Amino acid sequence: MTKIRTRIAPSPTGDPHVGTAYIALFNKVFAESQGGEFILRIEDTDQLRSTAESEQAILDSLKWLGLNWAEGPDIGGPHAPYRQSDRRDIYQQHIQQLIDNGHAFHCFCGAERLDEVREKQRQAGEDIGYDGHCMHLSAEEVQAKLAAGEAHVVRMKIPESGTCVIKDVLRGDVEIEWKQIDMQVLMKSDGLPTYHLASVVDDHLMEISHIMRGEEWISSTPKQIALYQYFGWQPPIYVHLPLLRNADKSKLSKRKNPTSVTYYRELGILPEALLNFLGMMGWTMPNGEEIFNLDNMKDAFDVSRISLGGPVFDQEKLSWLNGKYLREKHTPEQLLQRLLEWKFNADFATQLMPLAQTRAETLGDIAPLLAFFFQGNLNITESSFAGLKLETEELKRVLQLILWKLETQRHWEKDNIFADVKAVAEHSGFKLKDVNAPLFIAITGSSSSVSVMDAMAILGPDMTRGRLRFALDVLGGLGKKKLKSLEKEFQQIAAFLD
RNA sequence: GUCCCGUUCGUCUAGUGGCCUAGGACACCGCCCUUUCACGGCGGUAACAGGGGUUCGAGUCCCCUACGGGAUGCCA
Repeated sequence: MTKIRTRIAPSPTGDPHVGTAYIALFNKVFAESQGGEFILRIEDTDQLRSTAESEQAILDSLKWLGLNWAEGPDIGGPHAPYRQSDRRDIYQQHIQQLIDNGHAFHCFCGAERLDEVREKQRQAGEDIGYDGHCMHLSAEEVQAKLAAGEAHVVRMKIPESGTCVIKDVLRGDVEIEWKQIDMQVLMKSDGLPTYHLASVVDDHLMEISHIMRGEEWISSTPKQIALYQYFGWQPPIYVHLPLLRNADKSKLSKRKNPTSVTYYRELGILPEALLNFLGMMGWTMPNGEEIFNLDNMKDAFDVSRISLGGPVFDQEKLSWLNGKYLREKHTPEQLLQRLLEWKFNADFATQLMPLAQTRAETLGDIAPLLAFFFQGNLNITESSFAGLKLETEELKRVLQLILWKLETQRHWEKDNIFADVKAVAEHSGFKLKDVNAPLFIAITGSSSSVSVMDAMAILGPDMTRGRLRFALDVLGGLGKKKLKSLEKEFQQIAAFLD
């Protein structure tokens, strides 16, 4: 039985990332086309990145796309089980086993010493990694330090010579010399396992046979292979997929592209179109058909048809594809149904009524006033921002700072959004009023509209950020250099903005 | 810096040594349809990163170079 499992790395703000959906799609299709199961786990041993809500948002977005998963056999679903105390014991036991067998060791080195070592290695042009300092401590020394309660981690040992061969289904044998591999920390000083240890243990217990993940993992695969060897377990078969890219070919990032599945939903992209589009990234149907669904893909799936060049996520083609679904896969009645399910419903409109009520003289005024809630990208140009108090450069600066600030906002409520905007205005030395004006245009498309704070709260984080990003683009964007210096500034003032 | 992965139209890709004068799709341009705009139909511009091999024959196999990406954490 083929059991394929995908691992999801939640982003700090909990965005359900399209890259995650992409990997999940291929895992599901690959596994189920062979009669196996697609198992989903969120690995977040760091515990800082995700919250229960952000994990749920990821699961919801995958469900929305129709990427349902099978429940894991004995580990209890996709939610990070390392938070359960009984799971922690399992990792502890495995770590202890490695220590007893001489495959891992206690390390008492502090951050300062490690930084120093790395800096020296960098300057000498050597391979960068842990120098094995604590590996040579005697058993007595280790016991003494442990008894004294010294802070410590557990690191894995790495073979001293030779080559690790990763058998990748798509790339053949990838050879990496062991001396390139660092002595990975397996247990942090807080007693929690790191991803590498936790995932290997979990995968083994869940009888995972294949791991299909992004190619950014290739270079750390030897660590995992070594762990499988140390435990005497059969390593899984690896499939490393290409990474989705921005237009400039860098790894798809929200700084350069809307990356959240939720954003595309808000935009009015149909789940089946988004799924179809993701399926076109690095893969084609053998008959060349571009319109296909999950079942078509499963029936025709052949893993070797995956192409390795990192595909650029092209929103234009996604829009075209979505239009094709709208036109060709729906009767007018069905289209109406989709619209009703999307935003043309009382639930959504109820939130809008208080905003429009004071500003409308006829019922006919209301729809135009609220149209921007239903729009994707606004019809704005650089001239839309003309006549404001702030000059273009200041405008861009302020909008960018607001965008960054809002990217860190985890509790998307009107009051918090207002506080963020106000904080940025104060630290930029502008009046709130002058900052508000361009915000109006960026979010609502007009200089006179309903309350922009309410609008942002209702539009939600993804659409709000998307519009701010779009406004920045419209204004010509910030240059690379300016962006960098502004980012520095943002980091410096970030603490004061709270 | 070091290691790893990759490279066919601007973008997504077909191509697994002869069927390639390199095919399709998006975008773009033109024409047709049409009271407008779209949709649709027809057509057009546009690519094998460069250099060496191997072979009767290379987009396809090998090597080098270039470029792009990724990794180099007590993140995942």
